[in-house]
Amino acid sequence: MEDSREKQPQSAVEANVPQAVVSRLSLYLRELQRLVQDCHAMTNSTQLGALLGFTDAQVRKDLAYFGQFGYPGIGYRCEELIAAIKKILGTDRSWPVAMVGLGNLGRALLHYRGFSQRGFRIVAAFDIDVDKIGELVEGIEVFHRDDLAEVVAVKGIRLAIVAVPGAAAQAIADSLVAAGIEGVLNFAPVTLALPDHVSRVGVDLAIELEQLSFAVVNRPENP
Amino acid sequence: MEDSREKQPQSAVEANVPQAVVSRLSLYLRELQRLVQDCHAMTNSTQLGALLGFTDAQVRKDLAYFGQFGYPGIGYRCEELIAAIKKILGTDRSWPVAMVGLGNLGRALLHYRGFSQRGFRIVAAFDIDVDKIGELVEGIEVFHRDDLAEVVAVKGIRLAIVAVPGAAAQAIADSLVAAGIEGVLNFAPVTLALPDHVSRVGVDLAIELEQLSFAVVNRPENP
DNA sequence: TAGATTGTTAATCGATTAACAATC
DNA sequence: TAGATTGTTAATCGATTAACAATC
Repeated sequence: MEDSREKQPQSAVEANVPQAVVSRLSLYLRELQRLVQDCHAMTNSTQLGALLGFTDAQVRKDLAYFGQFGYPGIGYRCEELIAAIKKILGTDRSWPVAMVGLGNLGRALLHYRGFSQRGFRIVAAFDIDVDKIGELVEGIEVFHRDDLAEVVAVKGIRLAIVAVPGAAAQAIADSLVAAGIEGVLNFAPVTLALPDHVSRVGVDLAIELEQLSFAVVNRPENP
Repeated sequence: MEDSREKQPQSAVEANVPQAVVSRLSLYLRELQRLVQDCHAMTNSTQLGALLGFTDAQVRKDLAYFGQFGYPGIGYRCEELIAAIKKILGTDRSWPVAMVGLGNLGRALLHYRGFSQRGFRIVAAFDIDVDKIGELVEGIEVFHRDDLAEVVAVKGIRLAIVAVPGAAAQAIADSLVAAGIEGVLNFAPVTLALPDHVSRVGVDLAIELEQLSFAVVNRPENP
């Protein structure tokens, strides 16, 4: 499609896009990549929705926030839609990412293959344990937290993952903001205060389990 | 409060509670525990909301799904509200949990202190690597995946964490369902097909970073 | 052409916010 | 009592679904 109509300056968002739409976009991308792996060249809103438990209308409406990507009567070319969604999400490039905190979780995430496969590469790790400084983990150099601003600047890092204990998280976040970081993925079980110009995503692993126990305890017909 | 009116059979949910409400409940709980740590005995909907960026009305409405927990003119007793929310979420008890997959992520989660602090203890780990079987990690015994059903039954496990590669996840999920598991927290980057009577929560770490890159790329006044 | 599926508008549904009587 | 804050209803807002003309 890639129409050249008066719509909007590509990849800037015209209206305010609901957060839920962006989450689903990531899910569409994941399923599309799966479809391609399974040698599907085409798909359509009904199929894509069914894979994720959404209606066809929802799929089309979500995509309509960003432009026209399909072919009436035909559906969507998987590769084309993948490219379009990657562009929307900003993962048509590779993002250098900082990892802060090298406890169990931080180290595990450093090894996580799923990041590089989807456009993120961790290019520097930070800790306060002097024993770890200078070390190479998975080929990634470990710096002292005091060198955060410098390394962030030199390596052009814009996103950071926070995997430090809750008590240390806000102080780290402040340092990251001071270093010019633009987005923080926070695994510490606290609500980080960040200025408006810094984006924030929080993942609290215990909360995810709580959602599960709630669902199990309060399952319909299961008091 | 603990009123004894005709409302509902405690801890079963009267109406359908939106998923978003349950997520916020977990956030309220986290902030309340923080408040108690900071020696606050009381709070109110305005304060609790402000800590998380919600309106006071939202806090009160969310709680109203489950009963009456506050004191008009006064606010909420932190400890009392904590107990009430724990009961709603089902974390007023301790849940034995199974960990499936002992790659980097699985091992890291095994060590994660945040789980036990919030009512979940991992009591068994499963892998297919025979080298790991019988091993004790953090005092947790490692079993072969073939023994899943038996161990789940013996230990009364109802929740499982899936931390295996995407390609193996659905097969594991099927085994878990067959073993009688009631809820699955899935870290594999795939959409698991589960029967309706099994609850599912998915965390895709790469997707969380995608949400962040979207926010950074499409930030208002930042094309 | 007939059949299929998109993009989009209108209708529906659900969730958030505002307002306020009841309560302490 | 006056002031504060709840629980709850009504009003608003936003998101999802249905429907259909346009398109291939």
